[in-house]
Amino acid sequence: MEMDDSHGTMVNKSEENDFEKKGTSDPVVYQLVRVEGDGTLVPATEDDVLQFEHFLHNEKVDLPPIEDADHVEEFFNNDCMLLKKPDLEDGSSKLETVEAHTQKLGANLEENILQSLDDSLSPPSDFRIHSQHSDKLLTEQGANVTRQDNASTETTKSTVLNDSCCAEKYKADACSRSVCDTSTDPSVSGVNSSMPDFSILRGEVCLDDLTIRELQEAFRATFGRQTNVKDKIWLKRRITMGLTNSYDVPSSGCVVKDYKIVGKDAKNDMSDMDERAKTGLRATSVVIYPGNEGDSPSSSYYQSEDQEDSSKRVPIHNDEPQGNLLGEQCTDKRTRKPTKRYIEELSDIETHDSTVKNSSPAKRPAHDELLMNPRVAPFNETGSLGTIYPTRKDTFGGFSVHVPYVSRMRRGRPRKDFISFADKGPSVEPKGIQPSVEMILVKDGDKGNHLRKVPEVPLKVSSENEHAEAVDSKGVRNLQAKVCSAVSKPKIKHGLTRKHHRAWTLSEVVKLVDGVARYGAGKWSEIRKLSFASYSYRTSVDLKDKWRNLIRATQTQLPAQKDGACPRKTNPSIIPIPPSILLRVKELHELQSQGGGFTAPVKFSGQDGKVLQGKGSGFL
DNA sequence: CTTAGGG
DNA sequence: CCCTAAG
Repeated sequence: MEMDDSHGTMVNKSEENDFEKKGTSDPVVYQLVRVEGDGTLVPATEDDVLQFEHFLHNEKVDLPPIEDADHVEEFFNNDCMLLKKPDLEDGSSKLETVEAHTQKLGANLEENILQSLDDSLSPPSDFRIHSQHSDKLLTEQGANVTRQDNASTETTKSTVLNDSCCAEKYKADACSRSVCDTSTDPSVSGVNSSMPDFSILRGEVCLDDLTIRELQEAFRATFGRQTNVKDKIWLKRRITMGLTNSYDVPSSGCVVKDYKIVGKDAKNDMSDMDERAKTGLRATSVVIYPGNEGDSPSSSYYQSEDQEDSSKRVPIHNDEPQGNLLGEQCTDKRTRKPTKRYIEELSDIETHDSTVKNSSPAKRPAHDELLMNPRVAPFNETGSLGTIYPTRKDTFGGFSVHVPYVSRMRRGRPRKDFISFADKGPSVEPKGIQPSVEMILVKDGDKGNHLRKVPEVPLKVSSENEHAEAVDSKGVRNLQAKVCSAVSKPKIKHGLTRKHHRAWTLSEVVKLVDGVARYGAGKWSEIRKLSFASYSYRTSVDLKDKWRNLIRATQTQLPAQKDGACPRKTNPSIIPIPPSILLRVKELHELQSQGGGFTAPVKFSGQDGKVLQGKGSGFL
């Protein structure tokens, strides 16, 4: 049962998203990703892989001690989440995703994959990672711990939504456990009455004053079923939750306060809730649209939750602040659905996205699919760690819920991104949703994908909002360009962040030169497609720029070297471009420029051969 | 979208 | 690298 229960599909590989199918065995697929400072997840690029590889190979990887999932998360959030793996041949290969089945708690990370992390993770972590296909070696694996909630780990699959609410449970459980080892009790699972009776709670009863018995009563009243739990705190929380979630929260006075009392954790939760409330983003995963008080929906909801609770009750030790992430989610449970506005905007974004995507069908396979659709409610969890949780609305047992949304891929070039809407305009967005929309796109290997997110983009929606879209077709690119590496604060910078700088490697330069030799300078897109297939992050513009730089280098560096001793101390860190290459660049340049822009593909594109046919050969 | 160029 | 203007 545990086993069955524990799956959470995090990231899916090539196939259709498993999310849709709640198969009992949805594998969790992890992928190598990079976590930007703002929590954005960016699929690792070949470079990342390489980098990391080096990192691992060359140095001692100072992995912070990781004691539990939370820590893992923390750790991962700090940087790239790359898992070491034995041999990387060439960074060019696709990042393989790792399928991870979350198993019972306590399961250790398996395979050598997480070797490096292993030591620290072993105990409590509940990850289990398997290479997606056993035959598929663990070449480059990464775990995209997109946030393996304890929740999802622990619970799971069955009801992704439950997870969120479970967070609460965890805490509660933890509490109860610590307080009085009373188990929440299996008997609770029984689905009894469907009509909770709130009468008891109607009054201004303060949970604090109630005895356990009374609390149990209240619980029963709230959830319509009995409980044997004797943990007061747990009960209170439960009840509070129930009340809070019951549509009439506001009127039930005792709840909130009591809730807070639970601990500062709770407080944090609350504040977080507030935050979210402000932004309009809901961390909640369960959204119930109440009809009547004590509606069956809600009751059933709780039931299921509890069932899980009782049946599962996995030992999760996290009373730490981090645990709050989870807790928060559940705390916030009954959130109101996104505002219309929000939805609209989302769809807008989506529209853009699709638009963009469609424009370049040939380029990428067709994985793209919908990344975002109105139903996808980016759920921004910017906890201390800045983790982000995308969620997607789904229907579960009749009501809509938000489940962690995990990707559907998108094209490789980061370019297309969306954004949030920010405050630029005078009144564009009510409260300026700061880092509002976030997306997490994780893609499968293929050509490393890059996704980026733009924290906020100032849509210049001065007056013609309507045209915004049109404008965007153009603007999108620019906006995207402002991608953020987020290493810095996704602050006020209008989401203007630079693309992660990637130093050109010698091999890249060689390829570039070669490409130019072959296709001619100016055929950047060609070169990119043919010679840089494996370097997805180099755009034609990049190539062009690089070439330009090479030319410059040619004109300065080269002569300098010849003429005299190197004027400057050659900075060892800066890979000097071998004169030979420079020379070649120069020749090509001269040749092509003189040749009057003729771009005769060179027949002999000898690797090293200086394919020089007389200058200006050709016309004229 | 692709190029060229300026920044 | 980014941004824009042009095809």
